[in-house]
Amino acid sequence: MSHLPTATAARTVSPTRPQQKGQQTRAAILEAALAQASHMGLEGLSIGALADAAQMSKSGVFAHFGSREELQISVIREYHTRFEEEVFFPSMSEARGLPRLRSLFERWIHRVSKELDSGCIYISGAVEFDDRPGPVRDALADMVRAWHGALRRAIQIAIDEGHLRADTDALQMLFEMHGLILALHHDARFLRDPGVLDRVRGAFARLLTHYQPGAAATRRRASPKP
Amino acid sequence: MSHLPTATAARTVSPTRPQQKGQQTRAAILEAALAQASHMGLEGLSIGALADAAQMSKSGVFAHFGSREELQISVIREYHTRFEEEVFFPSMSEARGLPRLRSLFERWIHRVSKELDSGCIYISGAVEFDDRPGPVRDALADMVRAWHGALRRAIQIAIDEGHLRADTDALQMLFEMHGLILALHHDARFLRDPGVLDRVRGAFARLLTHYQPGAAATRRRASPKP
DNA sequence: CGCAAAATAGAACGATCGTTCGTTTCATTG
DNA sequence: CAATGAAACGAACGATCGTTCTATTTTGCG
Repeated sequence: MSHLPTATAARTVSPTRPQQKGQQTRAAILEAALAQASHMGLEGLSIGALADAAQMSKSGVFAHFGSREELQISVIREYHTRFEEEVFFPSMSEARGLPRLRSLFERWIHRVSKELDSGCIYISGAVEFDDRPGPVRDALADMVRAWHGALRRAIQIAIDEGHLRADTDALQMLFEMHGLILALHHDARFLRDPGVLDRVRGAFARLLTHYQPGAAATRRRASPKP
Repeated sequence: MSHLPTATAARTVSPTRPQQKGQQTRAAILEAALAQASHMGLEGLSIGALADAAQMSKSGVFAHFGSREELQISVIREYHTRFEEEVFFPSMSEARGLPRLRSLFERWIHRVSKELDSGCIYISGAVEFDDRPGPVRDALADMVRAWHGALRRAIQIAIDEGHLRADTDALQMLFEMHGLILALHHDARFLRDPGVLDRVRGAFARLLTHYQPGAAATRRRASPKP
């Protein structure tokens, strides 16, 4: 059972039974598909190219998924699982509140920027499918919303613990954190800017400073007397 | 002559001479191509689909560009021109410093978010070509860098005018502004979040507050005595 | 081992892709 | 009007795409 709401349900195979042959070649294909999708995007996934990478026939690869769309969705789910394992779960063992939030962000940074050779499917997929309705877009949006929901909850906990100002708008803070990650992804992968890691960490520190208790709230013009 | 460094050089046709037939159908094709690229991405540009949209033959369309790559680059240049006209030039008539910077950001917002039906090619292109070397990526990167350069200069002017703190790191501030735009694009176009305009404006206001003169600088731990 | 089921291969399909080529239509100018 | 060059067409190319179908091989189990 996963902690992110939309995480994949338990597989149909019993976990105790030794992995059947089909499942393990499916896993190998998925591994190659993940690499290919990271480089060329989900729309760049090609069954023919996958067959070459896995040293199989096209139809052999195809049979494991039934359609290209299902393959794309499987890749998204696989990415989601790994994202959970690398970013979400490890951070959950950190202390509630700010330590956990810091850990989530730092691991998020690592996921997005280490992938100078792979690329974040959440980000590239969002751009590819932003006006392409269908099951793939839906699956992707579910995963992204689940992740954002988890982040929002972590922020809320930090508020409740008194690590962030009580009047902090969690969705607003999430929006700004997300922006930093997107800018990191852009500058690191597209512009190949080497100084971007310092910049994103500096910006996050600034963000935390602003939302920390005791910091002055953003002044509102013509604020109504409470 | 354009104000953004990498803007297209003067066209080969004399501007006074009435537009030749070829040029004007080329413009019509480019119009359709811009729409198509905004929806499907630069990689989604298809000469066949373009021919249908322009009610021409494939080869007729093709002849105007010589290759698909040249078509993509032409689309990028056209988008750059329009971006200049809608965002950059109008803001240049605003007063130097903060007013101009505010105008740039607000028009940028408008460009990115009004396009609920079109989409920003700078952003989608950056994701599509972030590890696809070649002339298309180079052209795109040039345009993006030119725009970022213009923004950085606008920030620097605001610093020089005393509208922003003297110790403001222009590149850092640019990074954070860019992040806000990317988050706006993501949440508006992919997640279809209706509240995102308020959020991006609020975040920008917070950003300006932080960098305004008189605001406390971000505390540095173990700051060396000056 | 033997048998049934699962897994993979191989060939073929219709469609679409970018591109080439020869021809034809059109616009412009002498 | 006639001639010249540009512009658009239409057919065909080889390649690749996702998909379907039928064999063949491999696996797992009694």
